[in-house]
Formats: sequence, C-alpha cells, structure tokens
Amino acid sequence: MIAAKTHPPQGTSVPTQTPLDPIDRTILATLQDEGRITNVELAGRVGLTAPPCLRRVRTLEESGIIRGYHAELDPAALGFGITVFAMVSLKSQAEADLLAFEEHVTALPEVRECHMLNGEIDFVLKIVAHDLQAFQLFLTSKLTPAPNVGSVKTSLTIRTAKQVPGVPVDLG
Amino acid sequence: MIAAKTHPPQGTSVPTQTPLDPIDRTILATLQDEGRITNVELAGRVGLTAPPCLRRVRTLEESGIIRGYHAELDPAALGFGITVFAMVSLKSQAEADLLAFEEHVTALPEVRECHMLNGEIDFVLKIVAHDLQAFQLFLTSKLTPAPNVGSVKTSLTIRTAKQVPGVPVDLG
DNA sequence: GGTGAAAGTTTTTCTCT
DNA sequence: AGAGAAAAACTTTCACC
Repeated sequence: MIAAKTHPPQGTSVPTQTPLDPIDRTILATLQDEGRITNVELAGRVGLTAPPCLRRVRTLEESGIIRGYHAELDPAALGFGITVFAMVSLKSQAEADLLAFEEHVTALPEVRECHMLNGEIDFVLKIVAHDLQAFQLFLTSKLTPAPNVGSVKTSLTIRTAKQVPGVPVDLG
Repeated sequence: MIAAKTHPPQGTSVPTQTPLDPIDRTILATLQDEGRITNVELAGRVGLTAPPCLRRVRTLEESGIIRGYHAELDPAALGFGITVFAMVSLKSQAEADLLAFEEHVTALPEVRECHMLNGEIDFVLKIVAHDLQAFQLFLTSKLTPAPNVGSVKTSLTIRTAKQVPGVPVDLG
C-alpha cells in the first residue's frame, strides 16, 4: 500500500515560476522588438549590469517564455508577392479528422499558420506563394486534396496595414 | 523647355540588387530560424569565414531584405490566453475610408495584424487578449466603434497547429 | 569576393557583497 | 539577487590575394 501524503505540497505542482517583475517585462519587450541587441546594451536599458541581465535572459529562455529568435525578412524581396488567407471547413469535426488535416497542412511549407477556430469555419490558414499561378497550383494540388476537406474559401491579401510579431508585453 | 532624355537608363531605375546567391539564401534561412546565432557559427554553416559572412549580413540588413530581429515569446506565459480572428466588412470601400479604418485599428495594441483582403470581407485582424472578458470589452469599446465598420465576425482560436514566422526561403 | 591576423567589444564565469 | 573584475569568445577592421 502506498502511503498517502500527509502534507500536500505548498502551492501548485507546477514549478513556482516567479511572476515576471518589471525588469523581466522590460527585457521581454525589448528583445521582442530588437532581438539582436547586445546583452550590455540591454542591461543598460533595464538598469542592470551585464551578468544579472544575462542570467535573467537565460532563465527566460530556459523557462520557455522566450521561445526563440528570428530574423524578420521582406517577403517581396524573396519573391513571395502573394499572401492568402484560406478559410477551411471540414466534412467531419471528429478529433482524428481534425488532426489528420492539421498534419497534412503543417507539412506544407507554403502554409505559415494554421489555426483551428470555433464557428462555421474550422481552420484559417495563412499561405504565401510566389505568384498567383503558384498559388492556384498549390490550392488545387495541395490544399483542396487534403483529407476531409469540405469547403475552402480563399482571400488574397491586397495590403498589410499592420504586422507586429508577438504580444503587447506592455499591456498588464 | 526640358530636354527629353535621349538615352534611357540601362535596365530598371531601381538599383540593381544582386539576385541572392545560394549563400545569401542560406544565411537568410538560418537567421530566420535562429536569429541570435553568432556570426562565426553562421559563417561556419554557410562555408565562409567570419568577415565576408558579416559583410553579407550587413548588406542584407541595409538593403531591407532583413527587416529586423525579434524574440518569439510564449503568449500564454505573458497572460495572453486568447487569440481571435476578426473578419471585418466596411460600409464604404473608398480609399479614404479604408485608410481611416486602418489608422484606427493599427493604433490598438491588441491588434497584431491587419490585412486588407479581396472579396466580401474587407479586413482580417489577428487580435490577442488576456481573457474572454478583456476581448469582449475590446470588441465593443474599440473595434466595433471604429470608423465605417459594417459588420464584424469573430472566431476564437481553439488551438494553433502551425505558426512559423516569415517565408519559406528554401522554396525557389 | 574571400582570407588571415590584429584590435576592440562582448559574453561569460567567478568571487564578493 | 546584483556588482565588479578577469578570461574566453565574438565582432569588426585592415592589409592582402
């Protein structure tokens, strides 16, 4: 017989992630905006010296709050002139069918985002392509034949007024 | 009277941006994936020594192909549990009205993306919020009262199967 | 356009508070 | 937890091919 714990652990079972203090938030906001800033520059801005600043950054990375760093590229300069949103409805919403669709589209490099939504539309996809012809080919040969697809409605992006990575750290 | 040009400039008026060679593409793909990699590591991967690699990166930055670097943060860890897509149609599609709407929503920190689309839906917005209550408040007090709004249909993101920043550099 | 070495910073560790 | 000093690594410039 396994003895029951007489003293439940204090707090939750999840490691007590120290709630982010204002310095951590400033670090996150700064790195989200300028991902390649040097640690000494970052330390100066948040009012620390380099070593403790670096320790905080490493902690934030290891805890998964910072997932990674990415260069933001100009799609047009790489020949990707077309961005399309596709609203997809499936024939079946059984979990296995949802997963099968997700696995299919996740493997397609043209699909940059795939979000499952509530309501009549099951998924919204953000798709990039070199030109309209390449997109049409992608649509008919890759997306529409995906398992369990009911309907696909696509809308071309005419222009992008705002595209900010991440979340507003400043908001409480 | 202004003399007409007798010899039109060779090629286009845009500065002849050297088409990206395979090394540049590898640099871009690498930095898009690992934005904080050191230059020596990057140089090693693309088969160069550090100095020419750094020169290429600087050229790519100055030409605008690399727009910037950003840390990718975990929205949930910052308390942003809610991501919503809003499909907005305006009452008027005159350019001045489109711009007025864009200016309004661009200033809202909860709006992370705003794309103008063709078809019945004029704009798709990606919105983040701390919780449903905060989102409802945002919707009724910030988005719906935006100038010229006809209809707003919102869909909650249930889960995100794929979210890759940028474009597939590897694709021709 | 690339290489190799040298100079200047930055990162990172260590010790102390 | 943060500060200051020291060692290691990286960035950046320069002369050369």
